[in-house]
Amino acid sequence: MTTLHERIRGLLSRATAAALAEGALPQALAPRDIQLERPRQASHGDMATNLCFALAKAAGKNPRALADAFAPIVRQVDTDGWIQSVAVAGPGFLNLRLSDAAWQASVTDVLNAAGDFGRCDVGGSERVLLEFVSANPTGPMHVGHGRGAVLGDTLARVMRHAGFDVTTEYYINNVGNQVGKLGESVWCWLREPEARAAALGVWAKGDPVPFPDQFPKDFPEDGYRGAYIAECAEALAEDELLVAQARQMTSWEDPRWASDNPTGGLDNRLVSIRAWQMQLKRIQADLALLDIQFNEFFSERRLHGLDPGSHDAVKDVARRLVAADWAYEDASQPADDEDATPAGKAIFFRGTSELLPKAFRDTKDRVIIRGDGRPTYFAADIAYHDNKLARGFDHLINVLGADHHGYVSRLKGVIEALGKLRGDARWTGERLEVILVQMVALLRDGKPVPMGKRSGEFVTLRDVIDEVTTGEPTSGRDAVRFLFLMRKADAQLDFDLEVARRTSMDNPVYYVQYGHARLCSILERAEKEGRLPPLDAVPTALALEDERALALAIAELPEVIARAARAREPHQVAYYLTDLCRAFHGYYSRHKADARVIGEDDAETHARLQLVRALKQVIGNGLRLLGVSAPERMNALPETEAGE
RNA sequence: GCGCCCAUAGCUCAGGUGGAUAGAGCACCGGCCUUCUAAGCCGGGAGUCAAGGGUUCGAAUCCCUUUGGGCGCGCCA
Repeated sequence: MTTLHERIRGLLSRATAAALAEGALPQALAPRDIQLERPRQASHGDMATNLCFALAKAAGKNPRALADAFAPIVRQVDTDGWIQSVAVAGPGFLNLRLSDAAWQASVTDVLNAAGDFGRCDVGGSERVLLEFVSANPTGPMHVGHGRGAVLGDTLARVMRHAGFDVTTEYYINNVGNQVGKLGESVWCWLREPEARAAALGVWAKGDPVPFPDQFPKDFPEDGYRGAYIAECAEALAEDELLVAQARQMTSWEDPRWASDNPTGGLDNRLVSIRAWQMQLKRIQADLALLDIQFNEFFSERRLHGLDPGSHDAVKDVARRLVAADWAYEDASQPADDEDATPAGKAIFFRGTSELLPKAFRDTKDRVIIRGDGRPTYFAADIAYHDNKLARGFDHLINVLGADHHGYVSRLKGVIEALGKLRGDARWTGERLEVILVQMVALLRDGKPVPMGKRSGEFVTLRDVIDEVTTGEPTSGRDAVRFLFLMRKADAQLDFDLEVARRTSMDNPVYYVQYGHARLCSILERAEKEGRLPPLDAVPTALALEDERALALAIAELPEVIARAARAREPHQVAYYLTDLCRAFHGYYSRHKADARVIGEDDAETHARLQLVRALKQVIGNGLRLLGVSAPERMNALPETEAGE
């Protein structure tokens, strides 16, 4: 697949080689090093390059003089006639005006490549492990998880299009205090069927269940209080063995069911395991609503040797760190934790070591193995990242909530340490890239939606998707995905449920989808009237300035994808599509009277239909990349929707 | 106290790794449907790019300081 930009870059690259021979430029440039931009002003031409600026320093000349000497060489090298004119402008820009053949060829490029148009190879098949969501399987996903999920999934799609070899992975936190607490909460409901039935009845009416009055006795103060916990118990109640066991346990710490496992056992009770498995299933169902699939679900239990066939990698890596003096034992208790069990010595990772580059150095050494021998979350994460790199990935990307930012340099330090320990210089902190996703503030009509943290009375991701679904079944997913992608990751996002339901430009997803539907309906009509040209027709009759602009705009999709992938910014694709549709809607409306797509003249009609086909292809490809549906038609919604 | 992120039109936000006269949407005002979707288009006003300094041919963009907002600094995950 050759694209317009590749042709022009190739041309300019040849020109730099020729100019080098003539002594007009200090060096030649490879195509990939040549920047092409679209000038803001149409009068500046179709494309502009700043390569003379780039070379001016090396030449010790001023950019303008270089450009003056270089421009004629560009004309000379252009044997295919892609360029209509070259102008030197401003302090040293080269402004290119393309020939009709050149910009018209972009329509043909799109139709030839079809579904593959937009692919490019800036990734060079680099093997990337992209970890995202990794929400604890202790409850339903909320909106913040949803944002990370959409960002990660779209980034994976974009990077794959740009030639990266991406594996997506969800890390299941199915070990530790939280899972133990989940099990305990479910266990309480499980052994009290009467209380459970009563509470479920109240919840079903949409009322809150007061804590602790109508909760089971001994329900933990810091337990999970949401209705979904009782529902989970209700579902598990079908397992008679489990219920029998639950009833025999007089307390959650009852040692009779504590299995011998390195994490203390509370998270290894059958109830805990069944509970997180159920929550994970639900999370997977929520992800499916957003059309998100993972290549891998990586179980933390595996790192602790709890899954069949696995070994205790956490203890292993801790031992290796101690042996290499990257970790040490220390008996001191945390000052602020007086009733800590005065057990043995804890093991600390030397995150503050001066062997680590400053950027990856921690402010204090962190505990990896607690005094009682149980590993911390951090220890598991060390083993996890050791495992990731050992699997042979070139690059790791973690999408995390912004509240984890304090964790980032620590983790990079770990990779540095593991690299030194293994004597592998390629394991550096640079190989881990963390994308922090800022918070989502959920609003309804401009007012914050109250979220009870403790009570579990919060709006779930699924609630949001449901509420935002208006017409088509996928419309909730489409709106949520697109709106999440309209912000870059490091900006906080206000998500207004009312706005998300609207079908105006408040909600650009419908603007873009409408563009696609409109293009489809033009083609449908043309087909009915037998006016469709053959697919390989060359649109030489395109002549309007608006048509030139559209042809140039569609040629940019591969550039946008390359940029979005490199910068890890999928939102650029969303903005590109919005801009492209704006151009199309404008073209369509402006020429309603004087130059309709399907007109008298066959040559013009055919050329315009080719452009319409290409536009539909580009918008369709772009929407697919964002995981948003591209409808063939959209029927007007009833008026009543808007009024209330 | 230390660290990270953010600050651009009345509001919500873009701004292609330092480039030409800083752009959209919403809101407000005025126009456009017997035709291939008005979920659309055309026109109008609106800015000390938070403030100050620095780097250079050139800064919304890079560096420092200040102010204002968000978040983090556990033997939690």
